Parts: sequence; structure tokens; C-alpha cells
Amino acid sequence: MARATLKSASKTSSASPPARLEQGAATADFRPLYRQVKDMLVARIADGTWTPDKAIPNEFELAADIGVSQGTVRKALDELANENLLVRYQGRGTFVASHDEARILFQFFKLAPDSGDKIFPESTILQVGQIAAPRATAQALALEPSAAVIRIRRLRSLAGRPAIVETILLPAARFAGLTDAPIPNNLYQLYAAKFGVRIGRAQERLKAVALTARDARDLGTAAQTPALMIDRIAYGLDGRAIEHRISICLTQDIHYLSDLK
Amino acid sequence: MARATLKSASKTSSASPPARLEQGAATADFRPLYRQVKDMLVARIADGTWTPDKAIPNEFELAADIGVSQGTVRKALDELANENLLVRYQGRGTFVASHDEARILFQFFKLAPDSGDKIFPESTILQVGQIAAPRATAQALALEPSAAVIRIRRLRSLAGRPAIVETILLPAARFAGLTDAPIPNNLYQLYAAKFGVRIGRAQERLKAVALTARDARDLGTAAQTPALMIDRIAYGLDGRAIEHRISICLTQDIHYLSDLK
DNA sequence: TAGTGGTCTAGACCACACA
DNA sequence: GTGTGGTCTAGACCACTAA
Repeated sequence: MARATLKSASKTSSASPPARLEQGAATADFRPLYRQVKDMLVARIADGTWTPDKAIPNEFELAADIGVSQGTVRKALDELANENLLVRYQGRGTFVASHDEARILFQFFKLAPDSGDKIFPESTILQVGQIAAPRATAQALALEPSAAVIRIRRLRSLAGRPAIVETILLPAARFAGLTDAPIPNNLYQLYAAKFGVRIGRAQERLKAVALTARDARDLGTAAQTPALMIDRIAYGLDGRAIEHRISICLTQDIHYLSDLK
Repeated sequence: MARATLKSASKTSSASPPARLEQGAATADFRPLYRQVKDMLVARIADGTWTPDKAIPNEFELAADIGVSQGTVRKALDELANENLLVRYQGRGTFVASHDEARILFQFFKLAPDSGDKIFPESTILQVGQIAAPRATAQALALEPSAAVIRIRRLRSLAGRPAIVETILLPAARFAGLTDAPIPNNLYQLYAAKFGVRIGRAQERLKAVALTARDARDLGTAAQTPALMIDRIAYGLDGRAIEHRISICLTQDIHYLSDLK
């Protein structure tokens, strides 16, 4: 069988609706099968077909549905697990990765105390409102020059000590009504649960800055103190930029951990 | 065939010395075959059996040598390629990854200009000498409390502007004679070529600090300026800590880029 | 044209979780 | 016990590189 073509012969298919790969007849699509399978699976994760609380269909069911071999599905599943979109448990099944605290701590929160284990920071909301997108944010999120964005400012504490002042910027159009309810500590879980937006990856740019008077006041320390500025853009499963977040961190007793492999 | 056991029947073997996996008869070693193959391959990379300038044996040769199937060797090779220890080129072969500038830029050097592409920094040596290991260094490199270490201090420039003051600490025992010759810009290549030490991964801890008078002078700016401190420990292929490096970076025009996936 | 890695398939058996 | 993912094998064909 040629690469990137699908057999049209029907196999014994389950009762669930068929979901076979379509090979564009005119448009040449020479991507490997397992890639196409991967994209199909990502789409199902993104659209909420599967949820973290229930195992997704097993390898053979998926293979039969899609019309490829189990080995090809496995390759797609393994890569998705590698990218932290799925979690696989031998004997139990394969699950959509949830944004629980453990995962966030592992994947998205790189600050750790100099001594001791990583802990999830507590948060206190300082300010919530809607503004015209600052230029950098509009660019980061690919919004029109002064599109409306929700701005959340909060203070985060590590082991009881104020350590981070964080400004979160979100496109108002996509997150309408977010400010109506109390803002939880774990935002990515909220995005997924209330807005159907799953964060898949993020990119952070770090600089050293001097604390502004305002940030210093919120953190309870002196202005001009050196602080770590983390400028994060978080992306959804479809690759679109979702959230712009700027964190100002005191690093006397904590550090940012980066693994180079 | 049972998991993690090797057939002893001899296959058609090449002229090269046999290198079959040994299954500890008394000690239970239940690690998957492809893991054992991986370790064997890492050992050959580490000991210099293979060099970056020549392709390693192909999958079938390795499989025959070791006594497993080609698919198992492939799994090991793919993982090593994923970890940046090998590079695979379709049609050409599989190569040991070299510490050339492109790889270092991609894997180990996370600083980039705010605008423009990544570039390899130039270096000027400020100081070279041998000292008793500072406590933090002795701990980082698992050395005895005041073992001798080589210390290199250098100034690095990005796009012609001084941006980084770097202190590199190396165990004198392992790097004897390093200071006899000129110190090149690309240190990891030197470690591999002259001392048989290949760096496989590193861990960086970042903090914001105020520039000391001395660092400020070397960087040509004012003391107390906020700067990014990067505290790196680099590890060899055997997992042992090799190098301790502390970089002080001006981040007015550059940033540290961290991908969270 | 020969040799390499890349993809895909089919089937076997093992290890683990859970009822 | 049953069902899941994990490992291993064997073989086919494709795509790319270099001589």
C-alpha cells in the first residue's frame, strides 16, 4: 500500500460513527499516516469529544475506526503522550491530560524554592477589568490594535511569602463572562472547563528588571529591587495564542528552573 | 521469546567483535530490551567508538551485532535522536551529534536578541586560574570540599555588545592541561575533543540580581543594574556533573527563551 | 543503482489494573 | 479473568542520498 493513502475496503466497524481519514483526491497530501491520525486525535481532544475523566477508545478501536493498523495509531498516541496532551496508563487506558495542579507544576510553573520541593502558589486577586489591548499584547495574541482584553492582576505567594505579581491578559471576545464569577487559582483548568480552550504549550521570555514602585508595594518590598520578569504567551491545541501573562518575581529565595536536553 | 532475555543462537555475524547483550544470570534485569540497547549505544558514544564525522552502523548491522530485531534497535535509536545524542538523516545514515555551534545555539544557549535571530556569542577571556572549589561548586560537581578546580572568567558579546560575564568551574583532575592552550569559544567541543567528555544535558537555575561593581565594570555599565544570573550544571553522558557555570547577563536588549511543552 | 532511514502492517506475548 | 497499554519480532515498501 502506498504511503499516505488509505484502503477503502471496509473492515468490521463498530457501532460508533466512522471516522476514516480522507485522502484529498485532487490535493496531494503526502504527510505520513500517523501524522494525519495525530491531527485527527488532537481535534477530538480540542473539541471536547473526550474528557480527562474517561479513557479514550483503545488502540484497536481507534485503528478500526480510522482504517489504519494498530501500530500506526500507537505511534500517534505515543507522540501525543510525549507532548503531554495524553497520559497513558498500562492496564487502565489512555486519557486526555488534565490541567490539574500536578501537571501545571510540572509543565508550566518553573519557579521553585531554593530549598525544598515545588509547591503550587496561592493567589490573591488585586484587580480585574477590561482594557484596550496594549500593543505588545495585541501583537502576542494576534488581535486588532486595540481590541478589548480582560486584565487580571494578582499576587501569588509561595510558602506563605508574597513572591510574584502577575498580570494576565485575555481576548475579551473569547472569554466573555469570565469576570462574572470568582477567579480560581488554576486558570488553565477554568479555560478548559468554561471556555473549551485547552492550553497545549507556552513560550516564556525572561529578563531581569528593577521593581516598579507599584509592584514593590504589592510585594511588600523596596522599589528598584531586582526581579525576574517572565513574559509568557500560551497557545491552544490549534496553535493559536490564547493568553499573555507577565509575571514579576522576587528571586531571593526561589529560582526559575530550566532543563536543557 | 520472553521479555528482556536474549536468544543465544548465533546469527550470521559480521567481522566486527560481537557485542551481544548479556543477561545477568543471577541478578534480575527486567529492563526492556530497547533500553539495554540504548545504554549500550550511549556507552559507545561516550567512549568515542563512534565520532560525529562518520555514520554509525546501520540498523540491521547493529541488530545483528547485538542479537535483537531491527525494530528494537530503531526504537533505541529514535529515542537517542529525540534526546539530541544522535542525528538521523534519511538516505545518509545516523551520526553522533556534535557540539557544533548550531547545536549549542539550539540546545544550550537560550539567550536571544529581542529582535533578530539567535547568534553565537564571541568571547574574551578575562581570567584563568586554579582555586579551591567554592562550596556551591563542590556540591554541584560532587567534589570533595575544597578540591582543585579550574576557573575561567570570560566576557561574552552579542552582536558586538558586551552582554554576559561568565565564570566556568571545572574539576582540575579531569581537565588537567586545559589552561595550557588557548581557550576556544566553544568549550563543549573542546571537552569532547581533548578530554573525551561529552555534555549531554544541563540544568539552569535563574535569578535576578544586582550587578556587583566588578561585573558592572567588565560589562561597561553601572553597578546595581538588574541582571539575570544563570547558574548552570552540565552533565556528561554518564549522568555525572561535569561543569559549573555562572553567567551574569544584561537583559536590556536580549532575553532568555524557555519553551514549555 | 545501492544503501540508508522512514513508514506501515500483522501478530505474538508480557505486565499491569480492576472487577 | 478480562482488557488495557508495553514490548518485540518480521517483513514489505517508500523516500532520500550519494556514488
